[in-house]
Amino acid sequence: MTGSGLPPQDFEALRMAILGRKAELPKRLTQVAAYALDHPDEIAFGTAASIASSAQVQPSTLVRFAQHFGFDGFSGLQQLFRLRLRERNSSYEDRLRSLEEGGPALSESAGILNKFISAAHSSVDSLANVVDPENFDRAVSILARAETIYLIAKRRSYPISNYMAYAFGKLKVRCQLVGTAAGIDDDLLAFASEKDAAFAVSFSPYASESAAQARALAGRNVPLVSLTDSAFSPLAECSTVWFELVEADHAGFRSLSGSMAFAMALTVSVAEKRRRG
Amino acid sequence: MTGSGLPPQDFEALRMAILGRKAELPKRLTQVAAYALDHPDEIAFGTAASIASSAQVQPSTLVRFAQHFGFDGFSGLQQLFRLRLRERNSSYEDRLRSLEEGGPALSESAGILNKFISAAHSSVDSLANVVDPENFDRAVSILARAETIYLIAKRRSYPISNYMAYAFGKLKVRCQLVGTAAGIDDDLLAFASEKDAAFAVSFSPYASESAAQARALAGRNVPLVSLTDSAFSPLAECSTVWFELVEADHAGFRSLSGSMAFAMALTVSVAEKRRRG
DNA sequence: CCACGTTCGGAACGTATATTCTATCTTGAC
DNA sequence: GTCAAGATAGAATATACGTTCCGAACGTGG
Repeated sequence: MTGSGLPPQDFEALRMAILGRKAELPKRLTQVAAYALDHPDEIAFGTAASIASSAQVQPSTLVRFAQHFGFDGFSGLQQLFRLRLRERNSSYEDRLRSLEEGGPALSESAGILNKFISAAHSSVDSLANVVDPENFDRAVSILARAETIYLIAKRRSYPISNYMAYAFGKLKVRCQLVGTAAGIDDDLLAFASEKDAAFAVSFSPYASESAAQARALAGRNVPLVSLTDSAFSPLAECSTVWFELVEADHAGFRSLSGSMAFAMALTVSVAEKRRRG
Repeated sequence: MTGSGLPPQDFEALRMAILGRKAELPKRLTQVAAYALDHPDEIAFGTAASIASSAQVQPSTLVRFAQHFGFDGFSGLQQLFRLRLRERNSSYEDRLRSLEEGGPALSESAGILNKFISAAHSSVDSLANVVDPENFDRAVSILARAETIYLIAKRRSYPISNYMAYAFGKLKVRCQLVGTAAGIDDDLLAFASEKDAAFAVSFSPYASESAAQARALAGRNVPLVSLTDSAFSPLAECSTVWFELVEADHAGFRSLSGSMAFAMALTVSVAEKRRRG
């Protein structure tokens, strides 16, 4: 007997069953389990063949997976995913409505979460409007040409340059994160030459250190790309190319959602351009 | 010519087309039109045969109906109904499509930027759908109660905890960033007790160090809140409260936009709860 | 009442699908 | 190392599906 008695009757039961038995499943079935829970929509709409190739298994594996949980075949399991989408849909609409209309019924924490979600939304939206494709292209060219890319950011902006450094590392692009330990930053930057380039991020209130470092680099003809939140930023003056991005905030705290998307786009674009020569 | 030029590109356009031409349609096609608008879910999930018998027409009539609106066959029309269901929960695929279609003239870099923008959008969207307010509330309570909040994150996730540490500092909430320098992490975590709490972030592929540290803390009854991208994450097992957030990505690189919004909402909520007692 | 174009029903067709089957591979115990 | 039990990949298969086609029915204008 392959199955395990009766199949689950609704999606939640299936989810529980999968989570409960995930440890005892063989390798490929675990793979399917993870894919199923992470991409339920694909399972609901796709065909066995398309799902199988997305999850990088054979179609027959999907059938075995379904049978392990008591279904006749894959189709039976798929119906649960479809059912879920139907039910979710009807209940989702009024949930969304209650979020918008019935705000007072929510707890304070949930309210804050919603605020940050909409702030992130508008940040990302403005990103699309504000960034000029030609400028972006120029920035990419400058950084792609550089031998070493110096990443300058302090305080609030530091996570951005940190993540860029991580991604550049993965992409095998040489970069130097400035601002890690104390003191040695200026020594590091002394190595920068015209063949290199720098990317600086600074939001109001501007860290004076970042501005000073950026100016120093510019003075030595190191190409400088920067991301800031105002045309009056000290960075704007000395940059070869600069971008103005105003992060929407809630109670003075910005989520960096827009900046992060920008940073990653820049990072990947640079690597891509370099790969193509 | 049976069709009418180009088929509608989204469900709303199709709906308008049906309503507009309803009067001039033959008898059976009107029947299909009414059924389609009244039972859109059936059309999305059913087969041509099942839908036909539900609507009391022949399958061929469905094909003719679709062709009258410019589709190749019934399948093309059905896809619009399916797309509509997907957009209900994510609402980003259409934006992605419009960005992609609208921008063939764009340079490669600009294309990448657009990809990241829409990926960020979908991440933030899914945040709203995925995070359960009650769970969020519980997480906030746990962290607000803690004497010291330990922030655990490595590699890709590190910028998130880094930014939280910055914000917690500004908000005068005591926290300890784990993962800065080498070696001393475990010594730091040895101080954690039941009166403290930890927040861990880890996305696939999970840093084994983070998982080990999280497990160690959980073993010593330190409350643990975590953010991860799959129910199969090692973090999920040992967490008091955990959140599953799948960041949309472009070419394997995620922008952290959703995670950042979540992290800031959590940070500010904790501070707020603490301020009120 | 008759020709004519349109619409409809139902069978026939080719394709795509889920499933089954079997040889190969992996795993774990002895 | 050997063997047995189970899992996997990939081809084979039978089914169900969307689509097409053609004759019949219907309505319309002469």
